[in-house]
Amino acid sequence: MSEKFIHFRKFLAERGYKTTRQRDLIARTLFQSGRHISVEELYQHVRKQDPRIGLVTVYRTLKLLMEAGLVEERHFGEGHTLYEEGLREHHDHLICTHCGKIVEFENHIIEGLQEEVAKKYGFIILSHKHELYGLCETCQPSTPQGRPHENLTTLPVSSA
Amino acid sequence: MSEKFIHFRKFLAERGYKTTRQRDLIARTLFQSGRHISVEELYQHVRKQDPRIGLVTVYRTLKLLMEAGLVEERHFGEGHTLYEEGLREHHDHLICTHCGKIVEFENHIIEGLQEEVAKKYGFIILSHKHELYGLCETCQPSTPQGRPHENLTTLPVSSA
DNA sequence: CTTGAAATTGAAATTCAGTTTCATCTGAGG
DNA sequence: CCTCAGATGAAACTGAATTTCAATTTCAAG
Ligand SMILES: [Mn+2]
Ligand SMILES: [Mn+2]
Ligand SMILES: [Zn+2]
Ligand SMILES: [Zn+2]
Repeated sequence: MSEKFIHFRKFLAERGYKTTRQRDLIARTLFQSGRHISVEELYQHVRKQDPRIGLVTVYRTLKLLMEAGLVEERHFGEGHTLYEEGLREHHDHLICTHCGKIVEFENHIIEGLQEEVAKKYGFIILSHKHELYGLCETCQPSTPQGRPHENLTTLPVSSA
Repeated sequence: MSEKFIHFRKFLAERGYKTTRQRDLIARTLFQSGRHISVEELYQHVRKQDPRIGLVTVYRTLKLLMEAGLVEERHFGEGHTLYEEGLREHHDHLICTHCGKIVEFENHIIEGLQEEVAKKYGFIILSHKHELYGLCETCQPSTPQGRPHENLTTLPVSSA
């Protein structure tokens, strides 16, 4: 947790940017949060500690953290933008469309096949997005049914 | 082309909706367009034939076409919403981040492995999104360089 | 310390894609 | 033809994100 913090400060210094109370608080709060947090959630957590911080500053700080490589932005289906720690190993996601649960996975065979597909069409892959949308164990009809996630009135059902 | 048109009219009738000059034009124009068209492009094409048609009507008609299963909405990276013909075989996409070229692919081995991943975590997949972002042959550094796509100032570079 | 230029902040305004509202118009069944 | 539910389009609205700008803060130099 501290390392990332130091990394961020170093990044700011290198670019002639300043270390501020707000940036410290936002970064610290983000690093302490669990994976896959939304701007609004982060903003609320930050506000509890300092109610005068503006949402704009959260957006701006997230952008800086992304430039620093410490954070990655994910777009899980329309309008569900979440942030997670960067500098981690690559992985893709399983997303429950009912309760919002997100499970990470990585599969080297799939990654390899992707490269083959790209080669076949003469592409060089720079990044990719592989998301599996469906029902997690607790949200499947047969089982004791999980509760729908608060903020997931309309969850993505991207490609058919 | 005509079959889809008939299908749409039938769909409208079944639901007590009306066949209108606007819906006919929008549907016809869409069916004639190439794959992966944006609302704005479609709107412009439609306008050339009837300048008094509103953008709202294009949005509304696309929604109807989606309900009819004739069109699918795709979200290629933030804010790049495109529409393509529905009722086709499932496929995924390769997207050139430089010129915007889109190539479709399907790989049954990948699809199978996806299912395995889902099973491993107890998920039932309802849909998925698999997009490979990178450079197409003509946009690769070595080759005679393609021109950047007009509307692609900022193209998606989703997961790292 | 003190100072001041440059960077940062947050409120408010702005943008952008998409949706809703509503008065007016029109398709299609009788 | 009539009628009226459904459709249209202009304008207003929404929500996420960005820009603007005056006031504030950082930090390096003195
Ligand atoms: Mn993740
Ligand atoms: Mn396609
Ligand atoms: Zn679930
Ligand atoms: Zn290209």
